[in-house]
Order: sequence, then C-alpha cells, then structure tokens
Amino acid sequence: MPRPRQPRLTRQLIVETATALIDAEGLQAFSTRRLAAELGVRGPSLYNHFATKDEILDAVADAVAVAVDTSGFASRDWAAALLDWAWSYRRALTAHPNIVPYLAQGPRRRPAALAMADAVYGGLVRAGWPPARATHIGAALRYFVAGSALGSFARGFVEDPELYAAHYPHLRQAHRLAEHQQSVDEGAFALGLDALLYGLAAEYARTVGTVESGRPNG
Amino acid sequence: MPRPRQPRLTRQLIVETATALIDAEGLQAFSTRRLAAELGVRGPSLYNHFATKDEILDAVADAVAVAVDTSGFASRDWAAALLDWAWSYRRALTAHPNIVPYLAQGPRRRPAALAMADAVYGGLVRAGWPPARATHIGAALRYFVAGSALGSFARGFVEDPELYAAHYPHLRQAHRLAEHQQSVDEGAFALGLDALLYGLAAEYARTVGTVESGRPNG
DNA sequence: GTCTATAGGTCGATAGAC
DNA sequence: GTCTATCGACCTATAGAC
Repeated sequence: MPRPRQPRLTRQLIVETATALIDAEGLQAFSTRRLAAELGVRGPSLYNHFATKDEILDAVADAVAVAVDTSGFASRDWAAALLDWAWSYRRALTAHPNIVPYLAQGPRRRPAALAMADAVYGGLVRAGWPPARATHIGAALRYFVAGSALGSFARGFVEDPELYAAHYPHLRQAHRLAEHQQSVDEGAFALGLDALLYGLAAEYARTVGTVESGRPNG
Repeated sequence: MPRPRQPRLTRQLIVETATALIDAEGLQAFSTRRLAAELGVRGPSLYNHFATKDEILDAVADAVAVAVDTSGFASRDWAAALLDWAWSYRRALTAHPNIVPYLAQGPRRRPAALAMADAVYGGLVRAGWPPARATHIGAALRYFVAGSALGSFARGFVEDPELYAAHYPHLRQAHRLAEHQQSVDEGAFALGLDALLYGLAAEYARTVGTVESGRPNG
C-alpha cells in the first residue's frame, strides 16, 4: 500500500510533529522552516493553519497539559488527589522536558492548563482549605513538579572523577550519578513529594480538620 | 571628570553586562552582537576574552551561583541550614529568572555551582543522613527552588475576568493574582518549604535520630 | 585588544501565482 | 492550501589589518 499521496497538514499533525521536534532537538531548533521540513512542506504553508509561531508553541504546550490527570479531586481525599496529580503532572512534563520553560510561564489562555488549575484549586477548597492556602498549595506543587522536569539532577554532574577529587571532596562519587539517573531523579521526587504532603497533612489537622470536620467531596 | 576613554573590556564587565541583558530581555535576546553593542564595542572583540558564546553563559550562570549562601551547613543544624540555603538560593535565582533554564542543566563544570553542591551534600551526610538520602534531599530542594524561580505563579494568570467566568468557575478570582504577585509567590514558597522540612524532620527522627544521635557539626 | 570584512548560514512573515 | 520569491533582518565565528 503506497503512502497517502500528500500528508495534508492539519493542526493536529503540526502539533504532533512540533512536539517531536522540540523533544528531539530543543526549543532553539524549533523554527517554522525546520518544522515545515519535518512535515514535508515549505515554511509558509504552516501559516494557513496557525497565525504565528507562538500560536504553534501554545498548542504544543496545551497538548502536554491535556495528558495530566486531575480526576482524583473528584473521587478521592485531597491528599491522595494531590499525590496522584503530582505524579501524573510529572510524567507529562518529563516526557517533554524541553517545553517546560515555556509552559512555566503559567496557564495564560491555554484551555487545558486552565482546566487543570481549576480542578486542583476547586478540589482543595472543597476539602476545606482556605482559598489563600489552596492557592499556595497549588503553586508549591507546580514549583516542585516543574523544577523536577526542567532538568535531570543526576545528569547535571559530568562523568569525570578527576573533576571532583581535587576540590569537591564530598562529591567524590558524583561522577556515578548519571548511571542511576532514573532512580536518583524519581527517588528525589518521591521523597520530596511525600515530605511535602506529610507537612501539609499536619497543617490540615492543625488548622482545618479541627475547626470543621471537612465537607465530604462532591 | 570625563568618562574613561574606552571602557576596556574585562571578563567581569562582560559578565555583568550579559547578566543585565538577559535579565532585561531574556535568553533569546542574548547574542554576541547584541552584548557587544551594550558594551560599546563590535561583536568580535568579545572573542579576545571568551572562546565561545556558551563560555560567557557559563560565566553568567556561575556568577549567579556565587551569591548563594551555604554557610549554615558549617554552623547550624541540618534543618536550619537547609532552610537558610533554600531561601538564599531562591533569592539568587529570582533575581535572574531568565537564566534559570540554563542553570537547571546542573553544575556541570561550573566552580561555584559545584562548591554549593559540595557544601549541601557534605552538610547532610555529616548530620547523619545516609548518602543516598542526602542526594535525594539536595535534589528535591533544587527542584523546588528552581521551579519557584522559573516563572511566577501569580503572573501566569491573565488579568481578564471574563476569561475565567465562563468555563473555569473556581478561578473566578484568578485575574486578581497578579496584584499580589510577591505575596502569592513567596507565600507558596514558604508554605512548601516549611512542609517539606517538616516532613524531612519526621523522617530524620524516625530513621536517623533514633539509630545514632547525630554527630555534632564540624 | 579592537577593528573591518566576511563566510556561510539562520530566522518570521508576507504577496501573489497556481 | 501549497507553492515560489522575497523582504529585511539576524546569527557565531574567523582572518588579518592596525
């Protein structure tokens, strides 16, 4: 079976190809000409589907956000929902780390990012957290997740034992971190997230749980 | 008194001007020609002081890192030292948010970044944390700080009430977040950091504090 | 140590033919 | 809806004069 004669451009195809290009070569490599080449067309053709380059980037960023699961806020207690959401959020971002600096500008006018913020904030307020506290909690978790997806901690140390031996005595083993990249990065995320939630649960018990017993979800 | 005849280029002057340029206009605006123009010289002159553009960027990134204070690890208990370091780290990064994506690649071969990692990791191990745990704690805090400096949470929501009213019912007040940018962003950081440290202290008491009573610092 | 000149590219976006 | 042609920029880095 031959290929379809011409893979007509669609917004979805453009977004998928742009995502793959950014994943493979970074935000700097993403240009309209380069993206068009990957799609087998010329640069100007993209402008029949998107008005500007930034509009394509917004679509890429929101496609990442649609993969984040916030369903826990409708069915589970706030702490379990936060845990599930944070892991899902991290999975979505680490799958496309090069777009994280763009995404971290905030939800702006992107629908999926706004829907995620709405679900998280709404879920926390419904659980009894004061509005200002709910905002802080959502922001703190975004900080943690975005930071963890922005760059691998383990791969940040070059694999050169001699670099560390002379001047950084405690980092003697740092050249081996890259060998264990996934367990280091995920272990750090798990430790931090668990500690964060442990601290939040303590505050909840101290301030919210004792005043009103927490309205049931839904 | 007239200006000095020609503000001769030095590495320090180049780095300071590059930092100001990146702060004001972002990483994209940072080019050798643009930087040279700010310095009153032509592009190629920079190559008498740095071999490549990336070498300048590394110098900018490390200049940010030298401002981070890790002295607490030499004088205070591990939890107080972590708290001081995290705030100092955050102050240094939020002063130059546009360089954070570059910095988040890790310490690589940058001396100040390596010295910071050495002090933090060494301090935690000396306090009795197992080496793997110390790595995770340092990484988790870097995630949190870098994420908080990468972009303001409060300024991520556009100031347009009508955007939220229709489809994001819980975000009805989100257009007002930008008015309180500093208190939202710092409050979220304070809440998250305190919760994180609370959780870490609980783990320390459970696993380290009971087994060996923690060697004194130094 | 700064300069001019230059190599050898890159970019976003538009106009108008087909 | 894709194409060619084009505008008017921009980029890192080197060679060699002064």
